[in-house]
Amino acid sequence: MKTNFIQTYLSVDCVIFGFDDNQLNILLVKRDAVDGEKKIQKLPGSLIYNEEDVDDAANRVLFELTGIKKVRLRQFRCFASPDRANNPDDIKWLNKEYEPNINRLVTVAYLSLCKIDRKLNNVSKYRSTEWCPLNLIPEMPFDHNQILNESLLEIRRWIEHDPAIVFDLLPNKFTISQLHRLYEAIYNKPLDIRNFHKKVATMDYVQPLEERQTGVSHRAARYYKFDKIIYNKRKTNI
Amino acid sequence: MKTNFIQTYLSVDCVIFGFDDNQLNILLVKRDAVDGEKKIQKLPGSLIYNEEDVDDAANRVLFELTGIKKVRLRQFRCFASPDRANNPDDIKWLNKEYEPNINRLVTVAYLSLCKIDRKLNNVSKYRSTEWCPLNLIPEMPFDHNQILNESLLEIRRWIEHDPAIVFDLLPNKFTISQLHRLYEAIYNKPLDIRNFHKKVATMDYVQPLEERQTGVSHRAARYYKFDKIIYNKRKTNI
DNA sequence: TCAAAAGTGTTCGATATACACCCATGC
DNA sequence: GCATGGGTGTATATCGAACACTTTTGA
Repeated sequence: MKTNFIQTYLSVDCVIFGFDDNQLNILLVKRDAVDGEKKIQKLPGSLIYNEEDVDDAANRVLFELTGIKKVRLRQFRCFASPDRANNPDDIKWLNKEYEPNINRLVTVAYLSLCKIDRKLNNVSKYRSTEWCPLNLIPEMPFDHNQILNESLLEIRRWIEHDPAIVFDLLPNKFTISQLHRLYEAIYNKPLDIRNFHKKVATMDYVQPLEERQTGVSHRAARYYKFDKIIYNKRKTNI
Repeated sequence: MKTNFIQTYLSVDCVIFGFDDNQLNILLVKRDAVDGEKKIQKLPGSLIYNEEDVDDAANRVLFELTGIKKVRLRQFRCFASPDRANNPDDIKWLNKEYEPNINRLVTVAYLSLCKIDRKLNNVSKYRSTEWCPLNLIPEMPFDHNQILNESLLEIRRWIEHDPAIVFDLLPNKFTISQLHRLYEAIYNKPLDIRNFHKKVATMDYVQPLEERQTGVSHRAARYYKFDKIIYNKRKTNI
């Protein structure tokens, strides 16, 4: 039964969200130029190693970029179209970056969240890593634009199952207003601020602090923090 | 940058649900015995071909089993642990069924639904295909038991996004009672029958027929049908 | 007439939505 | 004192949960 079953290279690609107090951003890397090709931004990712699970590979990519060992991430889809790596520029880049004659490349897409003010590692293999606002996402190689679009749907599903993840996008101390803008950005629609306050009040794991904003030219907002312990107690009760 | 990136074989494995009016069943196939090994049941699946997307491979497996060309299916996770195919029996089987020296096998798991009274194709490569009730699932090779467990969580998520899928598990004409038992099986808990009638009444795409059961030794139940057109109109309104 | 399943309404609590004004602060 | 964003309450509609009896049919 020798048939044309195929061995493929397998990669992970990570859609890493950040929030800059106004909008969602995605962490993009520049891939090296090949020949006359322009440098181009793409999702960070990597081929998987010999003895590596895909989850581990995604963690490795995240660690290289952020220095965080145990980051929250979520696999959301495998992209395996035979012609997803058919663009000549993409083939050239694959040959240079990895090995020649990669005939096929299947990728497993991951979603992750990161505080945007976190200092990023400068990973030598990339020319630059930078946050790109969602509305300014460029054309990207392979099917990275499609991967990104699917990740936007996935992040909402993820929140429903684990509301705590949004706090990965905020500083440790945050105002209700920041949380409000974050929800509006994720759901891409305005949310009534009074109802939002009520909603937060029902989240006993969002705890008010005594501390308030300083130096703002308006009434100072109270800071809140996410209380992991209370949250985990709740979760086991569900 | 020649490193130990790996080429792997890639397979799809399908968790196909059926409903026998009392409980959920899974379609399992027997894989051929190798040497002294006993015949063993597993999820149907296949390696992917050279120019084949994973979705197409899953569709192919489904088509081979059921003869249905366009079946509803949902990718739900990629399983890629380096030691998922480390069991000696599994290695022997892989060598015989496919090619020798498959060093690594990554699988993409799919969920699908099928009317249980559908006549199944007898696919030559399997000794038998049969429905197995959920509570009688045997030990399966690879990580198929884990894949099955995750599919049970996934089917509920799927329903929330697309309530129509449950009708793939029922005959074209069905009673509220059948639908009720199906929901109870999927959520694995009793659902109040009066509330359930109300719930169904709000689904305008579940249409009552004039026809009723015959030959039953109790009050005959009305038949209902799923109206795809009405359902699709609703969906675009969301 | 009995057994077995079909079918039917009301109440209550929780949750989501809509909506407008005063407060604190820096300039 | 004014511009800016922070913070608050009420009324209504909707949804889910609890709960028991009558109807129809074949045996």
